[in-house]
Amino acid sequence: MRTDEALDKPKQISLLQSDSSVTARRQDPQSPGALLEFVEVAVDVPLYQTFTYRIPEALLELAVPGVRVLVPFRGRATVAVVLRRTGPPKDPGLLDKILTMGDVLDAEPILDAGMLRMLQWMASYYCAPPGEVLKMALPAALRVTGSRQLEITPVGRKALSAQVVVDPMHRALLGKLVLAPEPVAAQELRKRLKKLTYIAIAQCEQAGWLTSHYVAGKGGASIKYERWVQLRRDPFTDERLGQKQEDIIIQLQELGNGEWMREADLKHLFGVVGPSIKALLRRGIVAVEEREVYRDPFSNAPVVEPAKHEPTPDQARVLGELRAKLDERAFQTYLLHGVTGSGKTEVYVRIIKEVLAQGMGAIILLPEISLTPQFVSVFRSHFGDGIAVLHSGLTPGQRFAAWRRIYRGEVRIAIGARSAIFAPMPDLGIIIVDEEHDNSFKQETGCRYNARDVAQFRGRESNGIVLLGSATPSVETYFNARRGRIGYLPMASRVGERALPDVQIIDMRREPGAGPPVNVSPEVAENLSPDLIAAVEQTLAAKQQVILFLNRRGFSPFVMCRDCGHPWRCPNCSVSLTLHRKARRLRCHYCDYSIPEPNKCVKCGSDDIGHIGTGTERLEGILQKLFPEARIGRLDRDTGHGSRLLGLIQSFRDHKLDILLGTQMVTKGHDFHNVTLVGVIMADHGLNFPDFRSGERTFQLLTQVAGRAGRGEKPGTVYIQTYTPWHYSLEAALEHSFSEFVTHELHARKDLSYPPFAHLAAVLFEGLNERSVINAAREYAMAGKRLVADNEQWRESVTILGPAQAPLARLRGKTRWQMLIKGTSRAPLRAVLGALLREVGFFDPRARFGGVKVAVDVDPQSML
DNA sequence: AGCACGCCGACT
DNA sequence: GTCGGCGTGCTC
Repeated sequence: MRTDEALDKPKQISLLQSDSSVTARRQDPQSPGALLEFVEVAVDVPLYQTFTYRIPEALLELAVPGVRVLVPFRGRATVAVVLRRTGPPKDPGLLDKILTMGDVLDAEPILDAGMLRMLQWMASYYCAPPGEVLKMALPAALRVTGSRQLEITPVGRKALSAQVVVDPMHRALLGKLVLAPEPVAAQELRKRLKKLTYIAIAQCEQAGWLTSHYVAGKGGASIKYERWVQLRRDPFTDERLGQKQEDIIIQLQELGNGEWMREADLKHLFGVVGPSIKALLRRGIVAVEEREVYRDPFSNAPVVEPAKHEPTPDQARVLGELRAKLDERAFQTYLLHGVTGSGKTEVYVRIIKEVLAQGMGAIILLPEISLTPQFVSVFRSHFGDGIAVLHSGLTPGQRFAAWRRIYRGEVRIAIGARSAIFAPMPDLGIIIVDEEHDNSFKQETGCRYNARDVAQFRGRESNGIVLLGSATPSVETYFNARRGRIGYLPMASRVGERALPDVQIIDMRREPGAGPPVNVSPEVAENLSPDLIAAVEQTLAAKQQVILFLNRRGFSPFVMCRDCGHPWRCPNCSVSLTLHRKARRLRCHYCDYSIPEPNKCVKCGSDDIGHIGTGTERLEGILQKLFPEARIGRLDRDTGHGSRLLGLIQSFRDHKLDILLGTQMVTKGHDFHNVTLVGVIMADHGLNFPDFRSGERTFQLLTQVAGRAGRGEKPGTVYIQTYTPWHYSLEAALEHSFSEFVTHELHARKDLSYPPFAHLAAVLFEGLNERSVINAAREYAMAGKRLVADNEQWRESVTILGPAQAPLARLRGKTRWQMLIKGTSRAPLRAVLGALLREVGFFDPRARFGGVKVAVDVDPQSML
């Protein structure tokens, strides 16, 4: 277990004098005896390079890989992370430029060797600046800033009064310093002396008129403590105690022997308790402890009893294999391919118990919206408070507190969305990626990493198991399993041998010659088939519950004038505006643009405005009219998140709602036992996306949502409404046949040379000026094509596609173009990408193309 | 990202 | 004549 000292707030350490209170705990693993008196560091600037500094002699033992150090950078002070120790650089020109680093901020590495290797691999693989990757992996609290403190010297004072200083800027600078009783930060002075440059400061320092030293600023988040109280002994019968002291003792006795209680909770019961507790402490009746405040948004999530049943034969077989591998302490990735309801979570729980028993830790990655309280509750029921939930709702302070608890080994389980892959867990035994196919593991800005893939690197570094779980594995992962590159652990039957739901496909195309249905309104007929309506009626009559899935929020996705055809579109993005009826506004779902709902056409003045298409808000109204008795809940981004979301889910679970309708949010992970009917309103929605993964995504979505049906005693039914009933994704979902789907999909991918038969990198161009964007895209593509054509090896293995407008050609007012690099294997693809970026000058796209942002997306998930 | 330098238009 | 706009180059 690591000590706390490394993480104490950075001390204010001068550049020249080292602080001897900091002692090295670890020898530099790279230098067994050898003198490596330089460090290579990652600086937090968007540059694709590292920097080298000389280590002052006093810090030779402390400047080890993984610690933060203060470095002078362009006349300022910056915090950097040591990547490695090196000898003097070969290039004599570089040696001249090298400066001496400042102080070491951590007594021991905050990133271990494996993490450092992983982060550097990420920087290189995803074409991201090392500093940016480092920043991503650390809590904001550790991202301290530095400042440079200036102080006038006696020589400077004399020079100033003797009129030796001629330069007016130098005079002004020294003049300010003379008046200041204490050293002044350079940045502060620059605010007061508008034209002060770092060069002028350097000149004065050179002349000996001032000295400067570098100081680390405060961390981003402070740590909060709260007092906990424990009963140490029962009071003697003759001891005189106040009423309040007695209350407290009784309360603690009731709590049980040795249990701790928060002082705040006692205060809540008895009012001001501080003085009483102090008195009790003095007499040795209670013990008091200061603990870091660690709050958890899931702490009041519903508590579930740990399941007590024996593992199913599937689970037992899988666990046997995992245990055997765990005992080997060797890296291995597995695909846990279990149908919906096969009990994957149970496998996670049991294998984690094993991991903990062996003194190791676990990281669990979940898709963003599936951080459902339910999943956390299951883990709470088994592991109590030994879990750190890394949720996006944490404040910086809470995040830091959780980080520290993991770093120090106080919690051995970390659960979170993709960024939890950076949890500083020592002795990591297993990484679980639940719903590994989910595309929220892919970061879509900055360093566009895929946490599922990064997990493999981390697993290898820690000799651990990486367990990728899914009912609908991604085509790539499944392909890897089939080729034997990763282990394959199938679980084909549901817990309790429950049947998979019966799936029916409903063809929504109107029969040729058939008129509009007579018994229902056109609005109903357009959205709900008679079969589905009947099924809902029956289910409600049987006092069972219904989930309806429609992947589109709002009232209607398209608004236009029925007289002149004018459509309302977003002025910033190339999409139409969605009507939100209750809010009485038209909204863009990509930027924040919105306008009041129009009652007249802006073009022809007609008041006949058409609302084309159906979103969840409209469907809710339709259903309410159709089933006036039913209690209906809607679950999408508009109906709230946080506690409201939890409340909605809880009401459905408690059967205070009969129908739950919503977007993707209803498809994930929930385990509702009384749901026997699932309806997919419009299965085609995702199929029309211009993306080679649209078929895969549709199959996954349908299978996941279908899996919500029949999880209890009663069997389930699924209705899928569609206009393309022949599509293989639908047919495979109908048969619950992953293999049918994947066979078809792999054939198609092979024919078109798409992953997993090829690897992709997208280069994205984005900017306000359309002309510049197109020019940049063209120049990159031309350079890329030339590079490929000129190299015999690349010619056969790499193709450059584009440039072309991105499918979302405008977004937030910016024009977007893209080009695609496709390689038969990763190595030549990366080689071409690297050569291209070097040649065209990725390192400063500003210079050439005027405000065009160039971003590289390696292994892109979405082509929008 | 910052910051500095350098080269052109509107101002005391 | 100079102030300041942003285009360009550099950071150990």
